[in-house]
Amino acid sequence: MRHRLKDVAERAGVSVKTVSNVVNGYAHLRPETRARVEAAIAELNYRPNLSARSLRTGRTGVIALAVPELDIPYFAELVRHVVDAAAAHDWTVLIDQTGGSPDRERIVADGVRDQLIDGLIFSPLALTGAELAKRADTRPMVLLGERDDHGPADHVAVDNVAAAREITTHLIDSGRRRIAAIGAQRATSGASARMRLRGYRQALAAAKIRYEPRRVAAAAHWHRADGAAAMARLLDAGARPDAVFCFNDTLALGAMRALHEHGLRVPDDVAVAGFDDIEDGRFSVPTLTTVAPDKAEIARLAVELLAKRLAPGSDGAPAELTAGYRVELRESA
Amino acid sequence: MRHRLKDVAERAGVSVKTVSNVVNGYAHLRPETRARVEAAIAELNYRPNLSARSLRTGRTGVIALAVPELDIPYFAELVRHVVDAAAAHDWTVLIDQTGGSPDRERIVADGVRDQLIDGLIFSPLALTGAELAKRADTRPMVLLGERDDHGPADHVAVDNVAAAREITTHLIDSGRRRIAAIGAQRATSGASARMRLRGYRQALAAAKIRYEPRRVAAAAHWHRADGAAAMARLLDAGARPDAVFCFNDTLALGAMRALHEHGLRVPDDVAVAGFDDIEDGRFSVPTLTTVAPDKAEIARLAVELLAKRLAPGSDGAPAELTAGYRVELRESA
DNA sequence: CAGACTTTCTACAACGTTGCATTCAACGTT
DNA sequence: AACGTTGAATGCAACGTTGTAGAAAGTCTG
Repeated sequence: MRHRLKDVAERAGVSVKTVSNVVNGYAHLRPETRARVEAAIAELNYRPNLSARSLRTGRTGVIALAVPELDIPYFAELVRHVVDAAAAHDWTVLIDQTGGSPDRERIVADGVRDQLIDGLIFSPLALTGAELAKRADTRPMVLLGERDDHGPADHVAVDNVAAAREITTHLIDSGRRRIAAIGAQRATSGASARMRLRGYRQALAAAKIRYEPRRVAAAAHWHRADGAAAMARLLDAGARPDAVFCFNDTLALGAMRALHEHGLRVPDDVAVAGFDDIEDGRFSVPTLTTVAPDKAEIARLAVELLAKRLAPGSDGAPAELTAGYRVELRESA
Repeated sequence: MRHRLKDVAERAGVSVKTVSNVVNGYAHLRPETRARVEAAIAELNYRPNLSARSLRTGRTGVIALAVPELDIPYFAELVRHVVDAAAAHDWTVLIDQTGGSPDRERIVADGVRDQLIDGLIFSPLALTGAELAKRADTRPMVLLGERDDHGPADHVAVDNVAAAREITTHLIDSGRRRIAAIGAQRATSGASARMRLRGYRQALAAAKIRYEPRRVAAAAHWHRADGAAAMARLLDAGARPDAVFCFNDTLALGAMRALHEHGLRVPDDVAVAGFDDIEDGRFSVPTLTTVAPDKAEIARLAVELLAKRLAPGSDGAPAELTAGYRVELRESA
């Protein structure tokens, strides 16, 4: 049995509006009235009808988070942090998976659920800034992840070039010279790949090591299987690397698997470094040296940007915020 | 600029209700009227206000899925399948993380969001059937995962006892005799742990191998770290196992890590088997032998049960459905 | 050709909530 | 004593949708 404001009002002997005021924490209420209403609410186990409230206020209390895939550990971990950060604003998070497909991403940006959500946190893979700019939805959007174009919306990222440079430099400092890279992408959409590749090249250049394109392997997706396949290709092509920087951790785990199958030891024969600091890398054999983006900070910043846009009288240019990272040295490099 | 039925109606020169009828696919409409309305809808890019619709109909088109943790790969993969299965019913999925804590689980069962969702798919860790029975929410609920009590709600699970027995038997058949188990739980809530332990003991009994409690290690949580710690305890206590059945894959990955640190080879010195068939296990070194529950089937059955409950005139006793599984033999055992 | 039925469309009320305007009483100021 | 201010509570309308009832026009039945 579901109760309404009216039922509570009758039980407490006050008007409907007074109950509403109690529920919403209105200031000017006699303590005694408030107590009586609260008692009635408790007795009836009253809970506001969120549909009616949204209809009236235009707010739903729900934000959407759209990521490529939930079973990519990095995104699963990110989701967790966003849910936690949103809870601080009393928001519920609705999760969308785009699979990284342009069609699904366009649908998300155009707001399939624009009537259901107050705002969107979006980690696009395929869509470019230009496409995102002409989206039909009017709700605020915060973008996550690397973009080389300064987009039309608020944006949170880590400094990928610096992070990639730093971890590649670590490989160089530990004596490696034939350093491969796995995860390059040609698509216009592969901003993360481009920035991490740039950092890798900067590190090589700084150490006066010649950049060799044949040591760079592409990976259309960044799953374990792609990492394993790319590593196998590098080895079979005779690239003979003594280290490999993988553009994310799942690629790195796949690469380590392929190295193992080729009878090579990590890190003795080939050092391996990743990016993302997913949980798996802390327990793999060997444990994985990686860049650890501050996922909690990314989530917090994104949610706060959204809150700012939703606050009355918000406007101004899109914000570009940078979250921190650490290089985690473990066994693999 | 957001448009309403009224705007479309004015543009098409019909009543508001006629537009509503077009949107909802009402049968008795002149094709020409329908076309005119559809044109107006397209021109204005009209989209129904879901809050108003829910207020009117009592349905939101959103179902909730509550799992312990998203960054446990098994649940991340399950979420993906549930989202896919729900899409077939035009449902949006809202995801809740309980962390396995009784308080959070009670809140979920009692329906924090009961006004926002049509139904709930719930994978509880802590709550017992009795507690779930007296929940305050009135929306239909489908339970996932193992329970030894036949609960108060529809329920989907795989036959854990049989699966555990089968994979343990595989360890025995490959010549192992000192078979340890990792993941036991004393809490009344640990139904999965109890059923997997039962299957393990049945397999030992069938092979006339004595059950040795000192070869069974508890794990409060089923993370990699717990698996590593439990394995280390077994080894340090001199249990000298030649195989270990871990009650899930993350425990197994942690256990393999600990074996590695103790200088033991998998599977040569110790065979390792897991449960869940998470992606990581297909690329670990060595790859992980495991029980692969049919996650897609679990998700599909759960969503269909919910659909059945939401259909008009549904009633009857809770359903108990069983999803299939396979034993995946890989390198670790 | 009267009556019943069907097709197509419409008017109205309601779903439960909150913003706004208002009332009434108590209090403080001149 | 008259006036303005503040506190506490209320009444009404509106948010955008759909179910119900029904009107108007056309079609079928005997």
